[in-house]
Amino acid sequence: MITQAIDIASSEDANLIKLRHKPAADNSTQPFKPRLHSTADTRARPIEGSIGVVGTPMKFAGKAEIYGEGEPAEYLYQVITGTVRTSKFLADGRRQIGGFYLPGEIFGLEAGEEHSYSAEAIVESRILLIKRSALVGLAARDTEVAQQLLALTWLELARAQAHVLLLVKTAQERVAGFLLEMAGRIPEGGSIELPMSRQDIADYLGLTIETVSRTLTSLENEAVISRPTSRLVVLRNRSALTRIDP
Amino acid sequence: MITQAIDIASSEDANLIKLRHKPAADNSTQPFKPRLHSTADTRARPIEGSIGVVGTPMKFAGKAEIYGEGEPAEYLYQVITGTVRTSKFLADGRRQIGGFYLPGEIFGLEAGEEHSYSAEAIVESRILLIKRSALVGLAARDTEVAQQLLALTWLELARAQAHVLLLVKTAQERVAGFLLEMAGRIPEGGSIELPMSRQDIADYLGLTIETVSRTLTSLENEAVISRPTSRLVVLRNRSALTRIDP
DNA sequence: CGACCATTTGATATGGATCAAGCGATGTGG
DNA sequence: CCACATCGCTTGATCCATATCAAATGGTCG
Repeated sequence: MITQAIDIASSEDANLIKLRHKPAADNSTQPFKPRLHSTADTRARPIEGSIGVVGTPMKFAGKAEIYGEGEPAEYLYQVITGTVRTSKFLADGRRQIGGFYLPGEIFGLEAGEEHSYSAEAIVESRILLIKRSALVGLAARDTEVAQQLLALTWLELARAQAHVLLLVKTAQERVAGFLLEMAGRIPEGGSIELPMSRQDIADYLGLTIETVSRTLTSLENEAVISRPTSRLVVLRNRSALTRIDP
Repeated sequence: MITQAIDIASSEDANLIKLRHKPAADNSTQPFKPRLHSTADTRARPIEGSIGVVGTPMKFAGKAEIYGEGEPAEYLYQVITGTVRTSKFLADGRRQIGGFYLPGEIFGLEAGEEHSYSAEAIVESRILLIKRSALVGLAARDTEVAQQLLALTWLELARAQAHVLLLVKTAQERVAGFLLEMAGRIPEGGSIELPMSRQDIADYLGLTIETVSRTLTSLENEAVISRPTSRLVVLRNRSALTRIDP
């Protein structure tokens, strides 16, 4: 595990990150509010809000494995910079992407004692590691930690359920849903810089790269989006997207 | 909410049920072990293991709604007898089944303060209700309750992730996976009494009833299963099924 | 018995997969 | 600095798994 870390960064800004996780259907009632990325306020809190669990920041190269399927789940991870994908291979080689994790978001939560997905950095990423045992140990005594662990698991559950809903839709709807999902997590105006490849998107949506590509092209032709470059998507007509998504 | 309850049963055997939830990939390490149904030991514990939270047993007719999408999530539910499905309608009328819950299993766990799926009894069912507020209140003080709430949420997460994996497979694989999933939860030898309709199965698997039916027929032709009646499936060759599933 | 509903079976249509080729962008070696 | 291999993405042509439309069968209940 964690064999491909490039170097253990100095901990200068380990805590200078705020917690940001995918907003659930209704996050106004969560015990803590994910603060969305904004230009001001780069100061931020370590994982788990204000709990005094400090992690180790590590740097991973793009394509570097953070942990593998089947490995013991010893840590919880928070993306500081970069992007991470979790993935799983079926017996016949097909790959399923479980999710993408952007700066501020937390991954590595697992039901059991071992990871059922692997995690890889998509681009060079700085990741904060928190020992899981430290956390669950703490949770056994500190109910506030326990609450936050529960809240994180709920977010992950909401994410998985939303993923299920995506996968029963048509190709157009999946792609539109994906774009909206990403747009909601990168609240930079209407443009989305996609750090992942078409193959990653395809494996997340249960489609082929060709279908993803064609669908983006057709959305572009319908003036719903535009693509200055293949990795940069500009939302030209968000309501059309939500209309496609249902 | 709960407008269609037929009657509030007397609580004779409210506690005579053991906790049984879908085993996750590795449940041997869970804080508590779901005990599988066996002929002996019909005595059992109320929801949440041995925690002193007692619920109210209610009876629901088949097709009765237990709670609706968007309603406040005030309760947690444990199936005593019968079967429950959770479902959600997309804007255009398509229905997605979130999951099926068999005797002993718990549903109604939600990330937010309101249900994102509705729940209906598939057949006449007895359901144990536990006030959620009582539980989370308890969890704030009792770390053991908190642990078990967390464990339940993990199970639900594992369930949703398994569902995602099902949905990216072929029709044959989905149906095979569904049969294996049900077989693993009804440990009665090799035969599965399906309480749900083909439409329910189709909406769970993201297929049409015709495809489900045809797939079952072809499995029968290949001598992998047999169907004494349309709702009763006998597994004739489980390893062939696991080979299909990958 | 007849109406109704769930399921199966049949015929046809189609969305997305597959196979194949083209097209930049980026990098490499001569 | 250019020729050219490589890689990620797009576009085109064809195929196939599953959806759709339609009808037959079978079980259940009044």
